[in-house]
Amino acid sequence: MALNREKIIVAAIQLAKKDGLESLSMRKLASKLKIEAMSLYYHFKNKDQILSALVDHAFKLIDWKPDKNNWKTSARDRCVSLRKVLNANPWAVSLLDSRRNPGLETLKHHDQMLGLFRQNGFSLKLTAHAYAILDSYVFGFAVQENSLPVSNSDDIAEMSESIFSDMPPDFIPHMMEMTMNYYMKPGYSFAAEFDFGLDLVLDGIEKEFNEERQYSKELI
Amino acid sequence: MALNREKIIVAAIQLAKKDGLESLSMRKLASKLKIEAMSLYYHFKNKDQILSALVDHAFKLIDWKPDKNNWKTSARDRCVSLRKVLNANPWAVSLLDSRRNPGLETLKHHDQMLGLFRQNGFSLKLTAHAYAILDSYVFGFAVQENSLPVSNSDDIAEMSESIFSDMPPDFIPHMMEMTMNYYMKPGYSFAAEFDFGLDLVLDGIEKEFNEERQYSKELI
DNA sequence: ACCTGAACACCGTTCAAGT
DNA sequence: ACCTGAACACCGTTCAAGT
Repeated sequence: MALNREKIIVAAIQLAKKDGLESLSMRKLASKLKIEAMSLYYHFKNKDQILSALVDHAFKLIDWKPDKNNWKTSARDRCVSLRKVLNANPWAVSLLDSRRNPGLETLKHHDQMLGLFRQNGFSLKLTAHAYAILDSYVFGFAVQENSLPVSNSDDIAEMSESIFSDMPPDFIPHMMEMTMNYYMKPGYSFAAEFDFGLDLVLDGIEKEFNEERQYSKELI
Repeated sequence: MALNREKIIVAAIQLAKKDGLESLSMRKLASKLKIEAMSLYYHFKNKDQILSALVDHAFKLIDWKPDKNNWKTSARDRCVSLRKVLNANPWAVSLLDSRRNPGLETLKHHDQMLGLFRQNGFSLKLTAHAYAILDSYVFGFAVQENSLPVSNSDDIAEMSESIFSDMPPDFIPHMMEMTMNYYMKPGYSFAAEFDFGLDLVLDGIEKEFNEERQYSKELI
């Protein structure tokens, strides 16, 4: 029954999920926990520490264990899982670019990802490359998915109507073409773009990896 | 001398650059402009509209004109330029995932990017793919670069010291290895990772493009 | 050890009022 | 048309005080 850090974090996530991160205040959080706002300061130094704990908690939500036997499949699974978490918890995306001190879960997660590459024979250099590009892609995709006003083709029709209506004709011809003849076609979903890009990136990394191995064999 | 939207935006950007987006308030912005906060509401409906205008202004900062004759070089230039802007204006990164209604500059920019691919013979489908993956990569990279506590190898040494010190030994072996033997080596900079990933993505897109062309030739 | 009341210095925003 | 004073409902945070 007693208040503790875990309970505070869980309540904070619920609030962030329901009303968005920007409406998460110490007072509202306290009220949800049926305590006074000042009590939170006994458990956390300040709001920023709560937000950092939230980010670290988000990493716990990633359903993934590295599989040493196939770096490509395993890295792929991890990216799919990460995106799923970022998509279900948009607040995490907004928080990620403001956190400075990674928590234990965050560090552990990154370590496992690095380990996956290293244990499969990636050089330090290529590990850094692979790591940076994969995370850039996944985070960036999540940012874009987040900022999309809408998701299905019906919604796109509705919102493009509102954009195009007060626009000089031919101001954005290619956007109009794409919208009319592609995005608005039934069945289109931006989410599906994710796999295409992910595989493209993974194939690129694999190619680099093979070249690296080839090169080291030639040295023998 | 009179106040107008342009002057407000310029002042807001200066403040955001100096003290960060989170400390940009209507009152501080007004004070910088030597007016009262309430005057801002004559020119903008609310703070959110100012933030949206800021994002649109950021797109104006991108130094790029599409070059129809070489989509790959031109797309590359645009991504480099975009990253440069996002790097010099971290506030823009944080804003991007919260804006719903793109402004005219934003739309124009995206239109030019789409046009670049279309005019070089990309299908609608591949244009959508290329567009999504490139922007995901660039934005994601910017997010990561933003959240990096530090940039050069000296700073990394200092801050990894503080992380590793209160950590169970061997909790993050691969991070330690990467940090000691790679990130901390003199001359390392995360920024340099950008080019590697960008070229990997562009090469992947080129490969898809060539396959698409090959396929359409076979149909003849 | 854990919680709170009162208080401070901030916010964004409305609205009626000034020129 | 353009700006503002006063006011409202919010913030995060401190600190001394309660149990």
